[in-house]
Parts: sequence; structure tokens; C-alpha cells
Amino acid sequence: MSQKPIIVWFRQELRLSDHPALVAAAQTGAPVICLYIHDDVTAQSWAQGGASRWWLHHSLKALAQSIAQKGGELTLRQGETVQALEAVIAQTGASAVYFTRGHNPWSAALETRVKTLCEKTGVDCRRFGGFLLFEPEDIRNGSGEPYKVYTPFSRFCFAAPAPRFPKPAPDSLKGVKLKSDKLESWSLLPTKPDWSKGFTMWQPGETGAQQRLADFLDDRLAIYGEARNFPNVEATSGLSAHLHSGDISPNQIWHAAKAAIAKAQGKHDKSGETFLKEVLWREFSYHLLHHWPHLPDRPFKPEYADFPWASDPKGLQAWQHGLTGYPIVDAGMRELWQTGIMHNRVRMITASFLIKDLLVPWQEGERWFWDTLVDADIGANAASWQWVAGCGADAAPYFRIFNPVLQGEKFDADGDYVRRFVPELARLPKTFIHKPWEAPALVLKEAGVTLGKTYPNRIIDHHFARDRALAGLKQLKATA
DNA sequence: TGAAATGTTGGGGCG
DNA sequence: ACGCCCCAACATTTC
Repeated sequence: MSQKPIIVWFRQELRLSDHPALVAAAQTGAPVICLYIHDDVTAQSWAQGGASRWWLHHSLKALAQSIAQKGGELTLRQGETVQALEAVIAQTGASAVYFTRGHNPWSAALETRVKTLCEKTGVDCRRFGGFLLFEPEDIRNGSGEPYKVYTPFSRFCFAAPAPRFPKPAPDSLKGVKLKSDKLESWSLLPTKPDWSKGFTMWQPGETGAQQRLADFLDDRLAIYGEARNFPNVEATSGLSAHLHSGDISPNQIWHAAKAAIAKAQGKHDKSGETFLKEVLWREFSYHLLHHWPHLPDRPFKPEYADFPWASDPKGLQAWQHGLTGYPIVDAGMRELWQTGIMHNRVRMITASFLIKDLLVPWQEGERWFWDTLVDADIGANAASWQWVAGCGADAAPYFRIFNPVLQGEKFDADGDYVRRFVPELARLPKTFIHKPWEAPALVLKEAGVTLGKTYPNRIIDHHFARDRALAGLKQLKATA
């Protein structure tokens, strides 16, 4: 007699390997309904941004293909999640819904409603891990509280029993043919204009993720510790967007990196530890988000709500378009627009500039990154913007203000990162590449640069801006 | 995962 | 030879 099918509700784990819910469903021997629901309702204002929709489209396409190769079928539905699930249960007589736990602020309430639906319809409901190495409530400090500081958090993680070892993909998926949306009908890709033309280095999906991980461990892990801060050196893993969509699991990255470190017999210990620590920053972000779900919207340190922000729509626009007149800032913002990614060092520099030089509220920058980053991730994005703003848990102190000239000279000493993304400055010698306003007229002329015409004048003087920001902090302290 | 201001030290030029 | 000054280099404090 034929078994009733099990629904595997795919969310941010668009892969077949190391997918505990899928493995469990396949093991039962029942037919598996692989279901993805495109729900723009539940997340409300944090519905996915443009660049991550582009990624999602390609990742889903890859997922559908690999499911088909296993003999299954990916079913696509659009709409509010519980309603969509209810419809699929009714249409198929499914016996169970298996899914991976989500960690976005709205996930807990949504999962409760899914559970209620299942109880109501007499369907088995099972929730699995897979998005994080450690469940947020499993990590507590000595007094039973969640961690607010990264270093002890990471120490706890390193000392904890090893996270789950990755599971292989099911050998085959007995599918169920169901009515499915056409992926194209969701219009996840940009049309007019198509700003995704520069996204050529990405291969969303499980295969691309595994390839990138292997390349990183082979070629870049060795130099990661030293070189990861230099935006023009290819030294980072580039896995963030794959992690966001779940093309790969953190467990796959963690254990593969551990194995690579062990294989290098001490040669990559430092680099390796630095890399693992970065993976744990992601965990820390979600730990904070879990315990403080307002993190994307409101300052962790509530007194920062009263900070004397400026209203500067022109400044915000110049920042968004990479036209601030500070080459390292503009290079970063244009890298973001062209490629959907920005090097982490430059994220800190550009974020500091928006918040501290322009006094634009950090939420504005968070929103822009949300829309333009292919790795836009609610936990990391919120925690990181609050870190720079100084209002987060374990944040940089407010007075830590990045000087865009010094940062440029330190981390892009020869200026090649600037030249790559700000071509109108390409012929400036490195002495002036990070401060063209100091270049003698003749040097500018020979480089074909006319400030205010071919490249903007600085929209603000950094030294003035720094003093202004510090005065704002003083005011905040006085009223606190 | 900062930068500027301030303090300290020591070498060298010079009367 | 000596004291004095200058200043670079480094260290510490402060924002």
C-alpha cells in the first residue's frame, strides 16, 4: 500500500546535503513533497531586498534541478505561508510537515501557527535544525543569561561539544507531481533596469557553494588571517550569500575548515582560527537577534534612540551612489552596487562614514544594505550596523570613528581597489589616490581629474565631521 | 575590527 | 665637553 507523502517545507536551506529535515523525511520511505513558499506577507517590512531576490531566483533554479536529478520535484507556491501550507496539505493528504527552524524575528510566531495548523488537520509536525551551529537557547553564560559580549560567547562555542557533522544528501527522492508556480512568474529578477549585469562572479546554489568552499580552503585559507583585511586581495571565503540562502550549511563549512586546518599540520592554525571565529560572528548575531528580536529596528542600547541624528537626504543619496568624494567610501558603495557584495573592511569604513560623518541614522544604511547585498542577512546586518553605530551589544565605542583617508592608505596602500571601482581616479598616483583634494593642480590635470566635475568634491570635511559626531555623543551622555 | 592628542625618550646638530 | 633645542619615534591617554 502506498504511504501518504511528507511535506518538506524549504526555507533558508536550499540544498540537499546536510538538510536534516529532508534526510529524515526521505528515510521514512514516503514520497517527499519538496515545497518552497514565496511569502512576502509574513516578514512585513523585512521582506527580501532586490539583490537577495536575484540570488534566491538562481538558488531555487539550482535546487529544482538537483531535486529533479534525484527523481523528485520542487513545488513552488506563493502567498502567506500558513494558507499555502494548508492548501498543499488539503490537496495531497500529506501525513506530515518537516521543516528547518528559522531564526528571523517573525519565525517563532510563524512556526507556532504552522504547528497549530498541523494539530488542527491531524498532521505530524517536525522541526529540525540546520541554519545555525548552535541553537540560541543552548548558549548561556555562567549566570544562565544570554551572552552580550562576543569573546566569551566564542569561547563557549569552541569549548562546546562539536556541532553536528554534515549529513549526505538522500540517494533518491520519490516525488509527487503537484501544481507549481513558474519561478519566472515571481519576478525575482530585475528587469528595468537590469542592475545584475555585474553579478557574474556568483554561482548561487549548492554546487556553486561547495565549489567556493573547496577553492577557499585550497587557495585562500592559508593567507586568510593576514590578507582578509585588504579589499583588493582575494582572501575571503565569499560564502556569506550561500550561507544566507542555505546553499550550504554552517556545519559543512565548520567541519570542512577543521579538516583543512588539521591537514595543514599547524601551518594554518592561526588563519583557520580567525576564519572559524568569523563563522561564530554569524552565530553571535543570531544569538543576539534571538534574545533581542527588535535588533533590526531599535538600538540595543536604548539611550541611542535620542542621539541627535541629522536629516541629510542629499548626503544619504551621495553615499548610496558612491559620490561622497572620499575614494575608499565611493569604491565600496560602487562595489556593492555593481557586484552585490562589499568587502567587510570596506563595509565598516562606509558604515562609519554614513553614521558618524553624515550623522544619518544607522537604520538607513541597514536598509540600503538590505536591498543591495546578495548576502543581506537580518541577523548579521542588524548586529553589524549596531556595532559600528556604537549602540549594539559588544559594540565599538561610539568615539571609534574611522578616518577614510587613513583606512584607505592602510588597507589599500597602492589604491588599486579604488582604481577598480572608481575608474575616473585610475590615473592618480598612489600618494593622492585616497585624498585627491590634496593633489597639486598639475597632478590632477595629468590624471584627467577635475574635482567637482569628473569626480565630486568631498561632501563633508572629515575633521569637522568627527568633532561634530563627538559633540553629539557628549550631548547624548549629558541627557542620559 | 580607531584616531587624535598628549607625553616620553633619545639621538643629533649646534653654540 | 656640555647644555639646549628640535624632532622623530614610540607609548599612553583621551575622545
